[in-house]
Amino acid sequence: MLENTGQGAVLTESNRACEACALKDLRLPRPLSPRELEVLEQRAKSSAVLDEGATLFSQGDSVNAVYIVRGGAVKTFVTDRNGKEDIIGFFFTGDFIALESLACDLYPMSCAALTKTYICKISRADMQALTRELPSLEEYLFLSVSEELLGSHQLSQILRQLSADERLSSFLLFLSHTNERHKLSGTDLALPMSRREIAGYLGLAVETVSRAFSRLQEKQLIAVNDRNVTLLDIEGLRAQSHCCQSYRDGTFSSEKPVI
Amino acid sequence: MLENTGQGAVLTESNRACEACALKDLRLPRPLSPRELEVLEQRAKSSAVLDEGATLFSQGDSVNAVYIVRGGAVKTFVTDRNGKEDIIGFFFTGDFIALESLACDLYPMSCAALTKTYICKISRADMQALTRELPSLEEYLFLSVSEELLGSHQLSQILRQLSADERLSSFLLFLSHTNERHKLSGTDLALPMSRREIAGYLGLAVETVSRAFSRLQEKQLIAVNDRNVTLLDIEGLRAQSHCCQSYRDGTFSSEKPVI
DNA sequence: CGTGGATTTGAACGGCATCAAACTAAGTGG
DNA sequence: CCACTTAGTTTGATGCCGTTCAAATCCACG
Repeated sequence: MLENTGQGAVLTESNRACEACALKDLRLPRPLSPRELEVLEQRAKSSAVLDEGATLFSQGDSVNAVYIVRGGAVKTFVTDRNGKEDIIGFFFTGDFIALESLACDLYPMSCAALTKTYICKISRADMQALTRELPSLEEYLFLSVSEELLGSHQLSQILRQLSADERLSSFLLFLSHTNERHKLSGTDLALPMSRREIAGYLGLAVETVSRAFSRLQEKQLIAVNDRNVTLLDIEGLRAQSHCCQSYRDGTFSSEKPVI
Repeated sequence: MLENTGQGAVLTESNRACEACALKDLRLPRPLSPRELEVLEQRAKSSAVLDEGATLFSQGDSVNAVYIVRGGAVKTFVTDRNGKEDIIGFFFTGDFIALESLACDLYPMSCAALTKTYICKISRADMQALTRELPSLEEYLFLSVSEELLGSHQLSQILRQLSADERLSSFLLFLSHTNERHKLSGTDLALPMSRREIAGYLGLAVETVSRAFSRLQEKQLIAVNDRNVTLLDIEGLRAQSHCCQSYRDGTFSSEKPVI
């Protein structure tokens, strides 16, 4: 089922762990109904463990499954001609990984684990069967991808308009928000990704990211200790970021203005 | 039905024009089946004409319909604190406009016509009824938004990595491809958008866009005459762009590598 | 013919990339 | 336990590209 994709990846089949997983913390455009959850669980029989750095799929692989992060974190990326990784997105517990790839025959990107990561797999065939017996799931998928697209627009805005410090501020606020979604501290962050990966995501050089960390620390906005970052002044960071703090949480409507 | 949104917009109800429209040139993740087309046409009773510059909807308006471009071109955008427009996307004949907004209660962006534009409107309620009686349409919507998201990833890549000249080259190749989709010349482009709007899309200053035009012309890659641009050396432009020429045509699979 | 917006061109400044090197931390093997 | 290696991170110096400010030109339109 799950292929070993090299790079020291050890993918183990573990249905038992999967049965224990209620898929309850799927990131939600809306909550899944009990019926949806039941059907989804029934299909999500296959699970895997990815060691840090292990590849889940590579650009050019055929898309014959959908993956969900059950625990840990992954990145999706493409590698440019200089060998530099262009990071497309980070995915955390409860996220569908690159759901939009279902529109392709072959993956237009690669995916690798940032830390030890637990993955849930649903085959493409199962997914099709699922949506047939449970039409509302298709709507769920539409909403999921729509929210990803809205988040991508915000990222584009960040890439177009913001300075290095502002980009990093936005990114830290995004991670803070993600942490809170997972019932973790919104101020004490343990970054699962390297400076290089942050740079690849924010469109900056590694050195610039490092300097931005230093400047935010000088300004007393954060305290940096390797990959452990404490947000000391969230409002200050927000002022820095010049942008909605959460550009991927689907709350673009009503309460919070995008700008 | 269609509200007059000011800015000299003249929105006229014109069911006759709508009946004549077969919706056949909807941009397609896959072709619509005759059945789908029939049902869709039945609902798309309402049409409108937007003068150049007219607003279709504004950020904060409630999302109670979906719009399709029947002829012409529109932009979606947000306005930043300096009053500068950040262009999110351009939409042409056959495109759903900002379909992902259906995931919101209120529009997170505005939409305005670049030229005189003909619009087809389907109310949110009709859309829901449609997907109930035609489940495959929901899949169509999912695929549409997925392709938009894949395109948005490519745009992010452009914003992260490419120089001004490279960005403009990519943009011109994108327009060329769009033109070809509409059975127009792939080399003689009549840009519907201003330099300022191109700048807002590519994350550059107007002056930089203008200079990029000049440089590409000096290099004999294009011939510029106001908003009429002739692509003289497509391969040269492609080499310049360092990127897949078509970042929004859904051909990320099989044949064409993304990089 | 005059006005205002769009576009182009010029000049100077500044932020980020690049190159280079020091420093840290973790892992390896002697 | 320590020398050694390696990758990640930080800091410094320099140069370039794009922004900003300024002004000229062009064009549509009243």
